[in-house]
Amino acid sequence: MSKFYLTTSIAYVNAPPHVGFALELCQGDVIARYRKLLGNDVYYLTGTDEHGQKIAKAAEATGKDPAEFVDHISESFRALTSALNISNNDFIRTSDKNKHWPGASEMWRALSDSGTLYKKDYNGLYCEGCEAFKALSDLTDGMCSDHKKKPEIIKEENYFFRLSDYQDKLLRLYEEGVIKIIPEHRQNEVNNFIKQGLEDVSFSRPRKDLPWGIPVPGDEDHTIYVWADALVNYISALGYGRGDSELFNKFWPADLHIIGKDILRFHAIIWPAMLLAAELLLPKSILVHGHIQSGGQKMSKSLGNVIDPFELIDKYGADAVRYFLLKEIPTTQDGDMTKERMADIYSSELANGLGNLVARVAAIAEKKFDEITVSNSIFKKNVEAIWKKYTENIENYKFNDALQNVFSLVREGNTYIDREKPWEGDNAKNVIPNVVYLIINIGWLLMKQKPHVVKGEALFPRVQ
RNA sequence: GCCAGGAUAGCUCAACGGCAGAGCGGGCGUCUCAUAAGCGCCAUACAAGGGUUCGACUCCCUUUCCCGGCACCA
Repeated sequence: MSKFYLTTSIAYVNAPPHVGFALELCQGDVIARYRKLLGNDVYYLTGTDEHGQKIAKAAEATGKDPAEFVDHISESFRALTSALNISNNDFIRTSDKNKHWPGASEMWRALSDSGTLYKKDYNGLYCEGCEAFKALSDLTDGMCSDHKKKPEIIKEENYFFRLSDYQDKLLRLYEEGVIKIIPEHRQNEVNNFIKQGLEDVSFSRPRKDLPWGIPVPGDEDHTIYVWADALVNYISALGYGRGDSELFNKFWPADLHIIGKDILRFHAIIWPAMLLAAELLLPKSILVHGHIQSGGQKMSKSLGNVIDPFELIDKYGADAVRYFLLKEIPTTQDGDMTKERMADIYSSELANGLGNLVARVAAIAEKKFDEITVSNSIFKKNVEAIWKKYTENIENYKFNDALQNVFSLVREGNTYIDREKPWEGDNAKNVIPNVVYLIINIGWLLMKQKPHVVKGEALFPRVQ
């Protein structure tokens, strides 16, 4: 049995879950369930990224200490995975000293042993107003754009990673297709970025500036910066650095990392370079999704267009929310989600379409049958054709098209019933088993492990 | 500015060098098993200009507009 290891990115816990992360979880879940259907031994990982100055500050703002703060928020992400019925095997937290820290430390040692880390003075532009270092690109006319002040130059000692050494290796690796980036235009972005030349990146921060993080092994005045911390979750979760290599040996390398477009570079450049340096195997592919907007605009509190995934799940149920995200947001493009659109899709496609189909069939079946045997069906050929298209679409990560395939069967079922009028005479005898066959297949296509309808409970009841 | 992608029906998206498709929404009609659901029919679209071609929405050029990338914010 072949294995399949897939991961989402780990969510940064400076704020409660966003629908964007719900999207990523759902995309991963489709792939995980599909792979299981194929008989693969699947391991699906998600989790939370919990270190960094931003979180330390966010914690301070709420008067909590960082550990307490991240526990709270991380829990809401874990709750989201349950609420959405995500089939993840594990949930890794970077603040987990037992599970994650040994892996990050081990990675650091491996990098250090390979000679790819070195200490260097770093001249940072520090804005007192922001209490943070600024990149040149953050400045307007040499001033901090938020505080209209000139940042001061602060010299600090950092460890640097020799990313520049990996420029040619990475380029070759992508040319040879060792790691595949989906969609293709993201691959082009990465290639172009590498061709522009890679500079070494800073891999640590002084402990005094960043106490909320993992200490550099053997040099406790420094904290491991995000790269060698967060990215390592993909292997620390499997036991890397913990002396427990069973999962790691079995599942690494990752078959698929699912990420948002905002963190592509880290996954396509820094992470593979780290793995090369540490002499570990490289992930096989990276699927890059877009961002969800609401009403054509970025979601923001001030616009009042923020969508809370929990609110939608409460109202419509996990299946409906999953359906929306996968069907309405093209997998690798930006999408749009509004509460109105959610309501429309729910009522027209799920309640009126599938829910009602099941209800009308169940009502007739109950009246006219003691039991139903489904052997052959006039829908067999159609269903097989749909399975074929659907499989192709899932393999190509076109979840929206795959769902469209499934719903063409719903329409077909409804049309057939109208034509055959199973409520008249004894037409039901042949008609109902045919439609039941259809519905069973729709259930499988929607990857419901146990498709069933509970008597007296409507599937996708109408929601006001 | 540089690099890349896009502009197709009210909305979200397809397709194709030779009569432009789907879903949702809208209009009209209709069945009554069903969740005031279903089914049928209809309407509306190739950003603008030029070129290549027997023929272009599809290929090329120009213009306009939109979006993404151009490193330490995760």
